[in-house]
Amino acid sequence: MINITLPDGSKKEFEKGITAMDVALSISEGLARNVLSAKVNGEVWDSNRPITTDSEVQLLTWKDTDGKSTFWHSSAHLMAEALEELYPGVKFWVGPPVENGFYYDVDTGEHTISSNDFKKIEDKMLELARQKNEFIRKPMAKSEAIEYFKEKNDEYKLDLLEGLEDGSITFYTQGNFTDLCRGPHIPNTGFIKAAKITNVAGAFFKGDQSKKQLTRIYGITFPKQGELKEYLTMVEEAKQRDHRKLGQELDIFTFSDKVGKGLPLWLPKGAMLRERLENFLKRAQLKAGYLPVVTPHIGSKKLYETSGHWEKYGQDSFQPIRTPEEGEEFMLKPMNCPHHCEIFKARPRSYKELPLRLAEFGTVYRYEQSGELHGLTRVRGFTQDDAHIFCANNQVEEEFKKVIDLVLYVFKSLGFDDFSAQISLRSKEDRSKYIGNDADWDKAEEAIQNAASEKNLDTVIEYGEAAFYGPKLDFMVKDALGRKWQLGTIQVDYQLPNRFELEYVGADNQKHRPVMIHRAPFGSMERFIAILIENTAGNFPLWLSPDQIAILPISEKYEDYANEVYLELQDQDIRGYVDHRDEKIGRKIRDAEVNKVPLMIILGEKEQADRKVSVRKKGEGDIGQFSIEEFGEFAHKEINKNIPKFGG
RNA sequence: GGCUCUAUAGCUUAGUGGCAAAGCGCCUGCCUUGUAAGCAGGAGAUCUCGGGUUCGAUCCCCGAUGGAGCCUCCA
Repeated sequence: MINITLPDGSKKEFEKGITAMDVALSISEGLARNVLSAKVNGEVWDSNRPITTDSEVQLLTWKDTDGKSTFWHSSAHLMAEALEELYPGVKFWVGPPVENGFYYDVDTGEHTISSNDFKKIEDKMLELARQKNEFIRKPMAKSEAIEYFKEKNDEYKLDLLEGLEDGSITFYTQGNFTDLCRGPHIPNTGFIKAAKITNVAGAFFKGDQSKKQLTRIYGITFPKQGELKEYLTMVEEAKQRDHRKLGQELDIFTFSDKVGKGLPLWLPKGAMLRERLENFLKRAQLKAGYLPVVTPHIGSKKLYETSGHWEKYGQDSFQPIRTPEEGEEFMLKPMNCPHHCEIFKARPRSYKELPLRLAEFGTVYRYEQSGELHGLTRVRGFTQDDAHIFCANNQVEEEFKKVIDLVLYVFKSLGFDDFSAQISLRSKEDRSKYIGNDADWDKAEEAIQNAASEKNLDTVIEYGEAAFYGPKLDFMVKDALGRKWQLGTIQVDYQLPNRFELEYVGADNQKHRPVMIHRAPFGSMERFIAILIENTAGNFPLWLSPDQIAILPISEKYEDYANEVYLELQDQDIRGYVDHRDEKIGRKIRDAEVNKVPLMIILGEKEQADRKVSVRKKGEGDIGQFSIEEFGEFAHKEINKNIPKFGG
């Protein structure tokens, strides 16, 4: 007999060799019907795998992330089976579960899979699912496994086998499909009741651009039909928040083929929104001791040879601009830091000036690959809310923490509660893409981790994500479709001070080298505003809203009064417009609602007579009559509601 | 940059191997208005561009360009 401990702490005795499914059955049949897999001593297992020792067992269902993963991984196998039946000869690489569903990388040979094939694949999957084929696990000797795939002429699985140890290899079979797989899987294909192929994409074998491109087929499946419908509705709603759609509808930005791809044009409403955000940050930065600087959009190629940018990125960036004189070359600036280094160098610096914090909303240009451009989140010309802090070695951590405070202040003010902090370090394997010596890197990586932990940030560490000159602390936020984007970033840098030979005179009258901290709380205005649009679905907080009020006269008889109210409120720095159109009030309200104007003022006979305004809140409706003064106070209270003060 | 998909009026979309449609928006007129769409009329498109097939191409084929998704990349 063995002891099984359940998550609630209860213990039960079972016969040796029982399965998680048996455990489930001992609790209730209903539960057993929903068990997808089980966590046995921390490892996810098939629910029908025999348990032979005392174990902790957690039954996993659709509600558990690991249960979902099992479900989707099995669905990938089901899709593979369908593909093999429909397109004999296809070869498979890997088919993991992902956040929303699963994919399988396949080599389809001559046949190309397109969206026209989706229906066929889905139908075949469901047909196979209805057969309720069990997933059968079979341990396999490596030599045997190699033999099997040699026979199938499957170079991908053979490649995969190379990295696996003999003794740890298992095969899974369901119906007529057998795959090399470590599992686990759901009991049988019958659990899968709804299937949707979502898209196809090219994916390089092993992510290597020089290798063959496979077809990555994405899909999602559910244990109930209804859940698929719900999921599709959710995706549709997310699309409504897409900043590319809302940006156009709300007149925030546009693109033009003639101007060039990845080069956004900011429309008046968007430009004013940007300005407000800039002013908001400028105010906080002034308090935090930043000094503004301004530098040009281009810089001599020599500047970037010194900084290392030319060597690292020159080939892939916008090519140098040539002057009429021979031999003069300038680059569109890809970063502001080299310019700021030269400002530091403009005269001898004393330790008394440190930390020197130079800030600039600097527009930079980077030649991003065309396939990578995406609305405002990935563009070729963008403005960073950049600053560089030049400080002494012993000031790094303190300064770093102050920057974390500033970033958190910005995020909080704008309602970005759902972010993750990512520490980006060097790749462990490939160090060729970084400049500088190991000792400095270690120091910088340590400083970041210390600062982050002291600020109690919940961080994840990503190797290989560092900038070429130093490690970073990135603040990541998801867009409407669940994609992660880096917004705020803080980077410690020992390299550029070396390259630019930056120096300051210390208290000891000796020369010392400063350390640089690069930082941008927004990241870039473009990306930040894109995410802001998606987070708020275009319903900006009142202080940012392009139009705060819409003044809607009932008829043209009240035009004069409307204009009077408008001017009065404009005097009080409340922005908006009067809807002068010859339309019914219902229409004017509807248009203001659609344009997401937060406050509406309705003026007619009664209001004019009493010198009052009727106020309506977007999405809420009529909130009553105010005098003009009362409304001004009310509006200002609403405006200031969401902006906390920085630094107390 | 690669793979797959895609391109019709300012916007959203319909459509056909033989005069190109609708809704919204815009303009004009009528109506004179009370908390989410008043009525009528009108202007607006070499159907993204360049080739090819065809008697004839917006439609079929090839290429370019823009857009979408993903992969790679990302200072």
